[in-house]
Amino acid sequence: MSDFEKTRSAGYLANHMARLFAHALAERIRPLDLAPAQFMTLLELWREDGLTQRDLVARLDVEQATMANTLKRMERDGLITRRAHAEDARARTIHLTARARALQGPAERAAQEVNDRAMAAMTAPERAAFVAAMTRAIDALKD
Amino acid sequence: MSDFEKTRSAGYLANHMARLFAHALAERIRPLDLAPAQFMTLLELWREDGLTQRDLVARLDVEQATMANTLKRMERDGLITRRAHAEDARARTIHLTARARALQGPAERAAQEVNDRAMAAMTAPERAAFVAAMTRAIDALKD
DNA sequence: TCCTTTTTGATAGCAAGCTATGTATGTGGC
DNA sequence: GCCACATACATAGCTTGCTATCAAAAAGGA
Repeated sequence: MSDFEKTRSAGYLANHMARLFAHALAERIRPLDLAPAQFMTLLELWREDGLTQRDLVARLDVEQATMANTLKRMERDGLITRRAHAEDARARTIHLTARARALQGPAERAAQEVNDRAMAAMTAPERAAFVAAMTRAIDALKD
Repeated sequence: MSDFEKTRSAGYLANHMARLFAHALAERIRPLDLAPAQFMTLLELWREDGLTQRDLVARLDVEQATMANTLKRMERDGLITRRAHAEDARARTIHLTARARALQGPAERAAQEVNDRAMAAMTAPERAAFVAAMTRAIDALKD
């Protein structure tokens, strides 16, 4: 009938690839008692501590409700604490615990391993083109 | 500290891109009362009706439990019916309803639109390279 | 034949994404 | 100053992914 072929559909491949990336990362950071979305959030907080939920939503491009739930789990797991915001009573600033700070090295190494493995068969220019293409697709799909 | 930069991390970009693809597709197929994982499953059943859950798990590379839940929702939504397997009493064959068959055209067009939009700024060779790179990453990450 | 192992599927429980909605606080116009 | 609107966050409920575990049936070996 139709010639829609999933193995040639960018969207299908993106979904499959993302699941494999997430699985590979999850496997490697599980010993650190870390989950992928928590790692993604930590990436921002390692860069700058004391952000608000709103800041994280903007930087990671997830919905506010998604971030609220991720932060709740991170607080439960002793990765972050929250303090009243100095100027805005609605907001709370988010701060890393010592445990979360200690995870930066091992977690970033794990992520780098996964990236390297995924692109092991590519040359440096191919890797650059791959990353550039994903960035362009992201821009094109972002409303 | 570290120079791990999310906008240059293949894994981070893959996750972000897949979320945008899924969101764009979900938006377009929502009028059809279809969700992305259901569409993915229908792609296989449009190609060949009467598959078992096991077949779908192999072809779509998701966990058996994930497929079991997706099929349960599809049955609930009137997209599939299940019949006793002729030779294996453990298995059931999965069959499309008339409604599911009628959705093939519009759903595949919606997916094609999303793919085209994502790659609108790419030349044909760039698109081919992008798809090839994702395929290679998938192969490299698949155990 | 019988017993062990493999296979097929269901279910429980969790993470992480989403939409929709509610609550409380901040802000700006009048 | 007040009221309407905007903003920050929480919560409910859904889909889709996962692991772990269980039951039932099939397959195969002794």
